[in-house]
Amino acid sequence: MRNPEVTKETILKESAILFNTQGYKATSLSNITDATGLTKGAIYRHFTSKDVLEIQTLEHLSVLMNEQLRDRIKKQPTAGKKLRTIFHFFKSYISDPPFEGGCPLLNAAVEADDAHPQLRMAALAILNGLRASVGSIIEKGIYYKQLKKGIDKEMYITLIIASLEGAIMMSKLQGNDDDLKRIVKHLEKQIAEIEI
Amino acid sequence: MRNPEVTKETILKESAILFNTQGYKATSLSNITDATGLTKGAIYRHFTSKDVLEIQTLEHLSVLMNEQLRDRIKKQPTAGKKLRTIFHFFKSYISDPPFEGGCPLLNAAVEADDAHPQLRMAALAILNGLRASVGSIIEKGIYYKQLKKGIDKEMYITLIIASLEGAIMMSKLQGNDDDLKRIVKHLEKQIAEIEI
DNA sequence: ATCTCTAGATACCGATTGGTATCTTTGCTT
DNA sequence: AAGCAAAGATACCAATCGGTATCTAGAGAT
Repeated sequence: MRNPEVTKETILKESAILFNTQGYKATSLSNITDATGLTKGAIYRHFTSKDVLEIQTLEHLSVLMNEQLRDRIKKQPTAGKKLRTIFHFFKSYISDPPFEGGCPLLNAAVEADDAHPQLRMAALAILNGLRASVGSIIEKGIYYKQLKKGIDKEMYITLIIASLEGAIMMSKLQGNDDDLKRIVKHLEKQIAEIEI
Repeated sequence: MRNPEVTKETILKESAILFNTQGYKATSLSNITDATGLTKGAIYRHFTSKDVLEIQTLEHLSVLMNEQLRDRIKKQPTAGKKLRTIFHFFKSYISDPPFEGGCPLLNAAVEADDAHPQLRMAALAILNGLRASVGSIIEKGIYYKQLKKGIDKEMYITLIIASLEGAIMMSKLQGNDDDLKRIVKHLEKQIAEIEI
């Protein structure tokens, strides 16, 4: 019954749900003890402070996000299809959420200001990872002559991430995925224009 | 010296800064008493609860945002220029912030989930107001033959708001306005394509 | 000048916060 | 089967939370 690895995983999993839905600072340790059925003593054995738990939870969410995204992208043969897969992954945040509370990057980025520099750094790492993923797809797409060369790579990276994240915010607020659908449509049109 | 209206305005002004930078739930009443130099008794004379203060502060931010945006838009003669003014207003959130803490809509929308329904409704009202402003500019642009007719109005509304809000998130996290500049460039290109 | 009303200060409340010291129990090793 | 190290529970801590009852002082009306 007693398995420290399983316990730690349970804490991370439940904390991820709570932090991502309620916010990091707004979630108390008693929220986490309630959700896990554990006591504070158990949590503080695995994490030295709540701040550390917050950061490690965000990193845990980051790993999950990257795994899911990578798995789906790998299956697609061309740059265009890989990018479209990313669009629909973000659309699923509303229609069929991969984890509760919406996009961990957006949530952490907005909450983590200068007062929480470590959380902010963890969020920045997610953004840079996502940036690298999209950038790599575009580069390879150009190399394999699936995308036109000479395009503004950085611009497409920014456009894709910004519009999808913004649309998640709007769609969550509205309670439907109309805005996300429109953004995906626009992005697909943009990709179609640079596909060979 | 004693002026209840000025006091209330002071509370709203300081709360706006704190809520918009630190977050609503993460800001305590003692943060507000420290910032205003007032006591809790004074605050509770003007606002019945912290929740009410949060909502009224967001509405206060909404009014400020709308005023500033409206003033700038009014000065512009054509739909295209009005839209470009909106783009640069959002860009100023990073380069020359109209108020501390970034976009109140983005901040409130991300923090306000189902646990804070009233704050969420206030955020939704801001989004709908912004939507209406952009929509109105596009409609009038079509009417006065500054924009092509038959364009997908809702799509442009969504694209403009989503990509700007997403870019604010990215730029704040990165600590520069590179992403915002790219988005503004993309949006200006999109507008140029539908201008007559 | 004085009275009155209310803005705002003071002092308190119970509940909850993150955190820790200590104790008990469990699983592993031999 | 016994012993041990570590996992997790229990019980506590001071500080702070949102909120309130009461008191004081200042501004406007007469």
